[in-house]
Amino acid sequence: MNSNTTPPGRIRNIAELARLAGVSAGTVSRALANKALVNKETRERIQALARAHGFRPNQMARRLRVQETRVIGVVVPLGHEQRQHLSDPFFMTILGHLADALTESGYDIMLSRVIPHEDDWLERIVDSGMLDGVLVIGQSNQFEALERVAQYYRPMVVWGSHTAGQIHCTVGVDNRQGGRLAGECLIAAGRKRLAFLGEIDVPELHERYLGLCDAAAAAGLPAPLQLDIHLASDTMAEEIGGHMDQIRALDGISAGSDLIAMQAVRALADHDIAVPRDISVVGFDDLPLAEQTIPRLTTISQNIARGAQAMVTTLFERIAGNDTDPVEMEPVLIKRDTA
Amino acid sequence: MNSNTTPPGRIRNIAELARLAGVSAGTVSRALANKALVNKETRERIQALARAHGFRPNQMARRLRVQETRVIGVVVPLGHEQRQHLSDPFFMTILGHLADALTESGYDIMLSRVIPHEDDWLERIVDSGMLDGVLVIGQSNQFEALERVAQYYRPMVVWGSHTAGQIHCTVGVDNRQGGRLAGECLIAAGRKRLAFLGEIDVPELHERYLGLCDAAAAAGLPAPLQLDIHLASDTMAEEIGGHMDQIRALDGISAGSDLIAMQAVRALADHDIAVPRDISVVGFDDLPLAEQTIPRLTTISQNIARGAQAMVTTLFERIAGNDTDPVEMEPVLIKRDTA
DNA sequence: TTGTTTTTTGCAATCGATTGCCAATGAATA
DNA sequence: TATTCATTGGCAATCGATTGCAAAAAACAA
Repeated sequence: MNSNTTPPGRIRNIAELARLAGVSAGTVSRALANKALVNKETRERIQALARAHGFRPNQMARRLRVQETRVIGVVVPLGHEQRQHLSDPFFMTILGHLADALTESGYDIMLSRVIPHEDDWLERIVDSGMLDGVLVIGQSNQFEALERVAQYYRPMVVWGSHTAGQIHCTVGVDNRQGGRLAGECLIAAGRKRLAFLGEIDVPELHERYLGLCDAAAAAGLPAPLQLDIHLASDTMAEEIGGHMDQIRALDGISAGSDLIAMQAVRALADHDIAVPRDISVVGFDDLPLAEQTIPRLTTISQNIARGAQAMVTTLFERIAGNDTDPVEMEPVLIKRDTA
Repeated sequence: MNSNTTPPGRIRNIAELARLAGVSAGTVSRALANKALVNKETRERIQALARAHGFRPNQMARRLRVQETRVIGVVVPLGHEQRQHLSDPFFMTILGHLADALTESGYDIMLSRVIPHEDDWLERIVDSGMLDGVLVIGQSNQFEALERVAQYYRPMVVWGSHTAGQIHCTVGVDNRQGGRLAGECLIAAGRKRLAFLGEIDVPELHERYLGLCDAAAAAGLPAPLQLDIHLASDTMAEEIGGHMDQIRALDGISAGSDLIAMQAVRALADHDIAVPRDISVVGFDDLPLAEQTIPRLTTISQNIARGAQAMVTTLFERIAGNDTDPVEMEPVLIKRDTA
């Protein structure tokens, strides 16, 4: 009959529930938060009523009020390679570990895959007011943006490499050292005609290439060849095929990533070049799938699980207002069957 | 001198910017939204001011007000297998495609990996007021919860199978038909001693096993063996090793997933059993990595990319208030090298 | 100059929950 | 009976942006 008594449908907010319970909204709020400030009986009565009506307070309103969201942004900037999708195994692997770690700490995850058209893409994310902190997976070619934002926004941790004087806090692996390990492994296997597969305008890959050069130089070998292979997995196979003439002349390949290495091994197999008999191949990343290939991939381990854990721990430190040092993990050679 | 003129730091909200611009908050809001209602000059002046101070309106407040979040929840329920982490390749692959599709439509993604301790876990998510819609990846053993919520919450789409009379809307593949295809492929290769690798208390896998049985029966073969292999990837290898005696007696394996198939091929290789010479293996899922293994995996394609696209399209329909039919895609045999 | 129309802006309510502060209630003590 | 103190719960401000409505300002016509 009259408009607002015992509404037929669901309870929409705390005020309606308050009316139903015959108390004020404030009391309901405190009751649902289980505060001792409200009488035990009233409290339980209100909680039962909420349960009965399937009422759950609106998180958006709560978060606006308490200025804490319990949401961490996980951002994948795809500046260098617009065709590289989120389905890329490396992103997915690290994201999986981040998700596990954050969920266990009671945080939700807001996932953004960003192609930086506007140069304030990162400001937009950190200033959205929706996030307690931000994890960036990979520096891409967005070093500038990261530095700019890091000057005023503290709760941010980036997967990538650290250079002297850099403001934004990173967790990552010593890529140059990793490249060196890969080179040394190939050289120890008696390989002399080396090449690096991967585009070197991505900072991480560039470092890996330089490490390979270090190893070659130390062994008195000429500078290794470098062949551009883009990280977009759908075209990778063709690109490798296109380089096959040059690849035939090699006996050792250091790949920019496990994915490139796997594709290379496949392409070589298609051309009846056996790995590691004719050519040795070393990957990079040590994705879970690296040990499931046949032959199993020799690779440089980034220890992604530990890296993800370190990112989360570091981020929480920064959210708490503490300063943190960048984390640089030592890469490890995982010797399997391809080199 | 006086408290609030030209604050030294950043602009925190629309009111401060309004004071700075000498207009009211409402005008600033309209100006930033580029509404024609406010004079072009004032509008541009305010926009410039906002840019200069790096001001961006708080999304939490905006979303609370307009009652639209532009966030879709992607939920992974792990009821049947608590050890199965998000880093599982199947989840990651479908998540990647969902992320691509949703991002392109301007939606953010809230990722939740849920171990359903409380039985109102799904209500908590959909009633949080933070989401415009929810995508659930896999029914796990949570059929009840999905049905219960689907009765009142419409913008939800689930990856999984549809049975008659079911309320919640699903997108998925005909798992039984897929199992049948796998069986027929093995039988066509002359295999007669078949087995299914995977635990059959997960509904999807159970269907696949039944399909395999269908194929065996149709060919006059005895019912295939079924061996439990859990989906947690870290123990999978051992489990397969433990079954090795039984596996030796086989000549055809239908695996519950590509991951199981890959591990099986690896384990067989370690025991000098060649695939497909001695045993044929068929996977399920057609993950991207299935074609990168050596030998490349013969498998049943779920066409995850198309499935993800269908989930998103269906969800948008439901958000718009329209009714939708469940989508059941035909599985396709992808014949590669292992069978 | 006055009246009418159009443009531009401000005011204040709203979204939904939280919380500091105060008032009412009742019990205990003097 | 008067006073003190502890409980308990309500009031209203707050978080920050949006938007309907009305008022002010400007433009135009008579």
